[in-house]
Amino acid sequence: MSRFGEVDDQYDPHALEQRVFEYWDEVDAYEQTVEHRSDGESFFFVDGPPYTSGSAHMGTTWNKSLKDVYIRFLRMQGYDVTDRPGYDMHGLPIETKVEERLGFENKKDIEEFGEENFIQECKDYADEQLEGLQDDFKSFGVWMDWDNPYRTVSPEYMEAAWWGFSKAAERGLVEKGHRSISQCPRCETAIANNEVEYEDVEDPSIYVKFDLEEREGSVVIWTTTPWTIPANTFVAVDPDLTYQGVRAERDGEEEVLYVAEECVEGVLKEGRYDDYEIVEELTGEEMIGWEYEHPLAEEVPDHVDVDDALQIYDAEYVEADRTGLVHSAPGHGEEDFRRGRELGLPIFCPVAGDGVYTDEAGKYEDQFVKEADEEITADLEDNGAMLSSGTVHHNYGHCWRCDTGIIQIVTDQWFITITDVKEELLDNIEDSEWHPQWARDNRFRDFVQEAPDWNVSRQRYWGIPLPVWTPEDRDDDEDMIVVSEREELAERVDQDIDPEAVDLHKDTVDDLTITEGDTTYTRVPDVFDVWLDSSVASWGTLDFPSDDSQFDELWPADLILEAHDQTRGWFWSQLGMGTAALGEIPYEQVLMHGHALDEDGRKMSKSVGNVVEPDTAIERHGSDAMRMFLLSANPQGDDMRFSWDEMGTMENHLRTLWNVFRFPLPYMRLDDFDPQQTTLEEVDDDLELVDEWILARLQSTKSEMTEQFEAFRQDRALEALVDFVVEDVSRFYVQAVRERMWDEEDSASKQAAYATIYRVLRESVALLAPYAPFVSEEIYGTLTGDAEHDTVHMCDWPAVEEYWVDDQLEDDVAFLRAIEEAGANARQQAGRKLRWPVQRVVVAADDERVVEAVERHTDLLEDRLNARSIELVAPDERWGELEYSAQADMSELGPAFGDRAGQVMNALNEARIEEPNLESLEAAVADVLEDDEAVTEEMVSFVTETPEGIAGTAFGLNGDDRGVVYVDASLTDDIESEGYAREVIRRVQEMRKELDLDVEERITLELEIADDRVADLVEEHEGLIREEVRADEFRAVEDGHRKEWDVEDVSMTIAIEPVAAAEASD
RNA sequence: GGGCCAAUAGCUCAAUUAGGUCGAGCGCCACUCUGAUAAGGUGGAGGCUCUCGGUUCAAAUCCGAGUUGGCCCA
Repeated sequence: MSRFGEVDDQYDPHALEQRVFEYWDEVDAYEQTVEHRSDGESFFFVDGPPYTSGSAHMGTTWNKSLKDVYIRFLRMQGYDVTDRPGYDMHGLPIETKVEERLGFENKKDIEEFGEENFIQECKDYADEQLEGLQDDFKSFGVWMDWDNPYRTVSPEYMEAAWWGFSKAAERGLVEKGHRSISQCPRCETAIANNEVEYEDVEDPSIYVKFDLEEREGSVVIWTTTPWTIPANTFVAVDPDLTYQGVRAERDGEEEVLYVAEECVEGVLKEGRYDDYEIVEELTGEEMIGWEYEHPLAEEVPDHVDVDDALQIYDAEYVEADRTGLVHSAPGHGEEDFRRGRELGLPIFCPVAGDGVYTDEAGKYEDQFVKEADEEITADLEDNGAMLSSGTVHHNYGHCWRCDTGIIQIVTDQWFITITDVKEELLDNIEDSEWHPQWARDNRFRDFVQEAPDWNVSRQRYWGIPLPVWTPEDRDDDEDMIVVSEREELAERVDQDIDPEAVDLHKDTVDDLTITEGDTTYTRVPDVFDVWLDSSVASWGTLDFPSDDSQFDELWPADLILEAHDQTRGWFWSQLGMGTAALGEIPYEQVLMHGHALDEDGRKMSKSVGNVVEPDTAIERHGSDAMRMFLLSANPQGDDMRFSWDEMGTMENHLRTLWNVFRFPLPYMRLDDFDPQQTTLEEVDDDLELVDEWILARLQSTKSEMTEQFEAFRQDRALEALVDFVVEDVSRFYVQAVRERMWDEEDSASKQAAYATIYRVLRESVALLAPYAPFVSEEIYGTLTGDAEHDTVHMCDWPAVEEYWVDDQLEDDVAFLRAIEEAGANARQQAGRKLRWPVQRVVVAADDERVVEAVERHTDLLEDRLNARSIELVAPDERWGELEYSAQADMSELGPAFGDRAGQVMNALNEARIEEPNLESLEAAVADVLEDDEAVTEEMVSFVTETPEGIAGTAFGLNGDDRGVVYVDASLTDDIESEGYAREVIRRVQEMRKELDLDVEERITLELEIADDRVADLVEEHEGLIREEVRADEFRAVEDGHRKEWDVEDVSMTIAIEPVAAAEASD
């Protein structure tokens, strides 16, 4: 980019982004930037790997934008930042997608297709998705190491998981055991609790009577899963609850039923009993040990029938709901399982992994459990055990991927027993700093406290194989071998394999055996839960252990940054794995952001159709504007509501920046301005106040931004920058500096303005670069040419320069701007446009600061307010034409007047007095004061009130009133003369614009004013008009551009003709 | 059903981090200005601060209960 070269008239984000992409390519901008910081202090950022199914949505886009902004910021601060992106590529979601693609129904289809082929398909699918995601992320300018992402399917990464798991095993934290787990019967695998999605479904609702032994009657239980009745082992009660035995009558027959006292009415109504009487009342405690008959004893001959089974026990999970007694099957439910094991009861589960009854289920063998519900219900009916049967709507868990209803069964699974190191986990949390902090101390801590052992095994194909070998004749954890690295694998297995070449997926390791002594070990066929994959990312990112060159220096991560759903996901899995394997938390800082919601605050979801694709946003407003919008949201915990409006506003701000940047270029070019020669330091003596002011504002902006960035509030930093660019640079500085730049003569003042705006723009784009990398790049390139780095992203983060800091000046100008604003307001109240001069403007100052500011800038104020004179009323003086009122201070009134404070406040605010003193005021509010009460100085501040005929507006700073501006808008001939002349000028200018005339183009002007008085007044300013509109002469124009105007009810005819055109036609 | 978070103008958010008259940007409407501007300026409308209780002279703010939304768990 050539320095101060021509740039687009309009900010066109798409063309600009395209140019910048090409430019980055051309100069290897990313590679240079990384290289530039290679000697800097290391900063280890770890990317939470997105899952490779589907494309990037607004949430992922937000997440990556945040990562990008912080990485860029850290780089600018000098850090050598690790920026390796990652992808989570294993797991059931991909398997099910591939199954869908191939039209598979179940595992049998996969086995027939061949494991090896299926794994290849999964790999292809994941690779394909990865490419799509990479393209998405690149498209909005995220700079990470795209050529070298970590992929959880690579042998190096899988080895990292093996290593971590083996470390946990060394610490004795790996265990194989019976557990009740959620099983997807279609996928035929255990799934994690957080992979269970709850949906409202209709299920059976049955009340079953279990006949008591050695006692008349039965206990009643309720369940929605008739298929678990065959595995019933005990019934649970709450020992402290009151139960009743009732003799109930239906159709002339009587029976005794036991249920909780609170449930009696409900149960009898369910069973349509005609009448009942209470025959016994007792606590749950007293019922413990009662024995009952299994209601399907004949149908399921293998049912649990040991001595201690089929009895009533106490359990914590009982509530006085439905019947107050709970059917318990330790072979199914998680709580039942735990209690059953405590009680030493057998764990009976007659259901296989595919949800089909085994031969242990007797009559129901080979039936799918959900389909057996009907037959079981009928059998219970026939056995006289059914009290009532119906259906119920409730939430029931489904497989997150294939939507099949899950079942609870007990199977053999491999666990990392993190409950054994619970204290260590809780301690390790303390070693991490979270933003926001409550996320750690509330949510995360609670979750960790209650986390159960981690079931890491899945009976699937597309995952990291468990590196566990067990003796051929047994498959428990007693004599297991856990392999940790590929080298070790190659050394120990009986087969000949190349550790460099082994892929490590299931098909490549399933057949490997290990022989030690007389024992041959075979591999456990399971693969890891996919959450284990990403849990090792902190060392997987470094390719550790196969590459140990960086681990010692970098680990643990300095920062991770993800959405709040990862509290239960990656934040947790990393803590668990880090602690189990290394005894440490693998990250030091966490920035936890929220989710991207739609414009109504609802979750974006495909089914609702409220999803906004990042592509669409980029198309509408450009990547920079989209990023700025996303980055303007609070990144700490709160969800973000998407807003097209806000994004459009960001584009407008960028347009403003573009215009500010574009404005000085032609002049700088013309004057051969060289920022390397004409530095700020060089022109220091020629700087005007407004230059010093904008430089001072720049310093406070930098200071504020740095502070906010370091506190992980990039949104507030951006707000400060936008405010600076839009309010201070564009709306004030550029306005003030325009005439200096128009000056055709070279002047010290002009050079000073160049140097100032150059510095301001140069630093502003550096500050903007992390947010809007494209537009910043183009502006930077145009400003600096070959004089600096090839890319703005190599710049250092702009530091505050003490020399230019000037808080006092910032305050002064703030006053002036407040006065100007108030003056404009007063003008409008007086009905006098800015085009018409006013006789005088009176500034009544409340303090010396205001006086100083006005005295130093009287000319500026006169000019901005188009006033013939500025009068200043000092703080200790009063302007005779004023009245006063009082403004009450509630913090003083409250304690003094108690509940009457509000009333007193109103009276004070409404009072109008001529002298601003307490006596007058007390007299005015005497009505509401009681005898012994007085108004003190602390309670009120006096406020000036506008007199008739003159418009006044208060001005202030940060909500505090600091004075009043009065505009005297009375007319004189002199003012009218100038006013009308300016009206004419304005209209001629508009007509020039309509003809598209060049600024320098000379014209001939014809002017006809209907009103003689006005015509005379205008004539007085003919010279002014001539000069302003570049008119060579006043005379009749024949072919010119002619228009009728109505000016303040006076009609005028104006015609103009370019002189050149007139000459040509002559 | 439980935990955590949020709720302030049509929208996005502030309100000086242990109460003291609730403000800004965007959008909208009107007026205005225009020789950098798809700009700028001024004004206006728009608020039972989600609801109900409590503490206090005084609550957006503190406490309790609920409602709605989000996340997580069951």
